[in-house]
Amino acid sequence: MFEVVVYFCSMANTEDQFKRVISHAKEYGYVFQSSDIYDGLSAVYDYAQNGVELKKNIRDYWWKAMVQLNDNIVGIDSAIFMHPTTWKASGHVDAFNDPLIDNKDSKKRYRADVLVEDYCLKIEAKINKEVLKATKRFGENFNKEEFLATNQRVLAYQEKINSILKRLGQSLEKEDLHDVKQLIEELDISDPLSGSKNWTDVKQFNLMFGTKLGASSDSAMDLFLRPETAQGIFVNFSNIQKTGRMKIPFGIAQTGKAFRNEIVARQFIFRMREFEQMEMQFFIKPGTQQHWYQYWKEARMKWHLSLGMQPENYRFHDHEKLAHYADAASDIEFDFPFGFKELEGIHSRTDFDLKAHEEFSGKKLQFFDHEENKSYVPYVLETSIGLDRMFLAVFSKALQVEELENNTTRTVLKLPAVLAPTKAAVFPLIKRDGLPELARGIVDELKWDFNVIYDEKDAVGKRYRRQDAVGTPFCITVDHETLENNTVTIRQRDSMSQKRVNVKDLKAIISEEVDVKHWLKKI
RNA sequence: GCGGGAGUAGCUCAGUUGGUAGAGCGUCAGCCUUCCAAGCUGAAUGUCGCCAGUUCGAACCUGGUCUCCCGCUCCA
Repeated sequence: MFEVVVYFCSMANTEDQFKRVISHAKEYGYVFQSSDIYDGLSAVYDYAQNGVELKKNIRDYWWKAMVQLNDNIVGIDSAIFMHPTTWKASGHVDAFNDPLIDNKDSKKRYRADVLVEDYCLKIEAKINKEVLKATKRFGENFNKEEFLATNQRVLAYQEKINSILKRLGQSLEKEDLHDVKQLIEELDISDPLSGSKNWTDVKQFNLMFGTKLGASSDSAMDLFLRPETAQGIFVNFSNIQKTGRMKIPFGIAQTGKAFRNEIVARQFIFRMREFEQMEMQFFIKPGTQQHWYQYWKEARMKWHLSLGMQPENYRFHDHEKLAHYADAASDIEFDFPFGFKELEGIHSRTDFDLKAHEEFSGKKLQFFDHEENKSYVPYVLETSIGLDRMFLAVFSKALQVEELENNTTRTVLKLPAVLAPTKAAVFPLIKRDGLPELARGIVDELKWDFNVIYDEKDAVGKRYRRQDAVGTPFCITVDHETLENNTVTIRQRDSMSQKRVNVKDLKAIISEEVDVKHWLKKI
């Protein structure tokens, strides 16, 4: 019997670990680069035969936890194409448009509007300095309001800030990028790091993908591919609420593709231009957002922990700077091979989205509360997780190299059994004496309940290792004793331990380890 | 987008001063019949990322281009 003696993640070098993850993902049929035979397409990846199963299992695990187990959460599948006004209402048309400028000397890139705003902050600092000086001078008699309203120097500073921000706002509104550059030059703004004033022109980057609806170009309508799935939920809010007889608080969940034209898409499947989100918008009574914010933070963390990966792999990161719609926001970060990064976001979105859609559509998006006897626009608590990021989190943490007692190593993909693409492999110990037929019979029986495979090539030990590397939690071996008493050995991936069981018990034994029920019950 | 590094078999990589490619692992077939990869025999697999240029001749030199990794930047 072999036992695991030393257990290490081969984290000598995180970059090496990340490379190992990428090549393992390819070698074992999890993730390929898109259009590989044409040299690939930047930051686009395909999920292969095993990857598609893992991804599907993660999606199912989320869906069951969110929709099936919560009687007040329902699912939808909204279209990727949405009415263009959606994106005006959501703020994406404005906020997903960044004017960027590069410094030619330092090679750094900045948001042009942020550079100007930072410049204004510096002027504001001067005002504060004046206030401080005056406070010292006047002592207790100092009236700050009056000082701000009358001091000539302060007024001049404030006037300058106002005129700069006004001009910036107007130029951005008109998309007059030339004037933004002009402004930066006139203000003599230098690169905060290098001090250089050698700037490129300001370029506009739109993070939404544009496309056209309609076959003939003259009648076609400009559309965007959705940059988030959330808006598909908001625009369906009223229909779902009425037809589903939903009462607040209730949630709508959705998984689906979203598209962002990222300036830099990097780090394998962590940041892709086409990616899949799993989102849930929870509609609540205004004023209860703090409660639900805490509730969902905890609920979502428990979901992650239920998969059995170490708690130290996760942490919360509370946002200090909030997006335009939010009054509280936190990320669940995961320890990826390249460090802690956002895996899931929990945002208190207030009534920003529904109000905006009311305004732009002219339709009422409210809920009539019988207890309060009045209608209101619900507040929204959002949980949003990247499916591809979850895939990377699970996959990268599962990939381990173990040193065994006999001085050999084994590469094993310790995926949570509930997520593993293949649940069991069935082997005949040897390729004759009727053992292959028995093994195939077991496969034919188990395949109604699980993804199972058959393998008879090479020594049985080698077949075990092969399954370790793709993450199959169980190996079932048929031997000569099976002929006599219908028992087989079943071997566990992580412990490598075996026990002899009756063939008719296999289904129950595997179910116990792989069924979603047993995992989600741990929450 | 800028800067740095890289691209040779499915994976990891070697390839001498330029003379049209190899290894290990893996895969496949067979032998062996063995419960934890490495026993034997045999086999398949590459436009050396792509396109030009220099040269009698390019995996190697030059230019361009594509892709990947890292840093900067961004991240609803």
